[in-house]
Amino acid sequence: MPARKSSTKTRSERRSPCPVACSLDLFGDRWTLLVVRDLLLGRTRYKDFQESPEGIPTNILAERLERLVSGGMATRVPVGDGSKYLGYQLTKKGLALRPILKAMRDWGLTWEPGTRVGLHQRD
Amino acid sequence: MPARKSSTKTRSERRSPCPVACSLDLFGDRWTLLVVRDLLLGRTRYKDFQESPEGIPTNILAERLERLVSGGMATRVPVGDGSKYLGYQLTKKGLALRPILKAMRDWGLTWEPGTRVGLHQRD
DNA sequence: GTGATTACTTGTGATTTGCAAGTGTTCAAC
DNA sequence: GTTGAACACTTGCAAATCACAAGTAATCAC
Repeated sequence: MPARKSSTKTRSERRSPCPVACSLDLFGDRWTLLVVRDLLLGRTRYKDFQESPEGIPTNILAERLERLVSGGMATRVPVGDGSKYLGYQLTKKGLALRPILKAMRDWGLTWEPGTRVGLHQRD
Repeated sequence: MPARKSSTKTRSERRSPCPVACSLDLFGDRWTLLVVRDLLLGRTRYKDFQESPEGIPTNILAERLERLVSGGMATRVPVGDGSKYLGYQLTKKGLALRPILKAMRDWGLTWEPGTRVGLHQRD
């Protein structure tokens, strides 16, 4: 067994300069890209994300939204209708995730039988 | 607090018919797509994956390879040079993940400063 | 045949997840 | 302007998963 270099990984340190590895450090889990999917569909509010069919746990949702914000992919914005509540919106960096989501959607539709796009989705 | 429908999710049940959610159920974690990246780069053997700069733990690697195989994205194949050892190779379904990896690479290169492609990668 | 390499498995503590429940603020109706 | 519902979270905890180290059996190079 080869000796491993004395583990000094201090959380949020990059695993490698690889752009794929770096991307996965930001959104490599089972939930983050589902929130991004909802954001791309124009959903903005906490309850909207909760209502998605996958049923994301509320603590996970709160943490993922915070990570999207601190990662520069989303921002908190007024919801528009005179409410005091805030919603979330993708930044340019977040909107640039669209090709990834698109590729995943296409792959799923092609290779995983039984998958289908939602009724109100066109692109 | 609204009552949740009596949780009967029996592991490996699909969260929703959404192709994105389904994809994330298969490879939504921090390691699986890095193994796919290596496979796309032509690496086939266990030790090759271990030697990648991210330093995947061996138990994780073994489990992810098994998941790729059981998910139909990879197969075990003879390594070619008269050895008895077996390696791994992407199937058509696995090769079809290339656009996802490409999109993630492009996104990382554009939005995460400091990322760069490996020396021997061209595409 | 002997020692190194390969491809794993096992054990363990730490971290993360999923679920339920609770909290404080905002809104809508009267 | 009070009251009850809705909203956006936070907290607590058990279970699952992860990271790391170490071990093992088969294979290979000499």
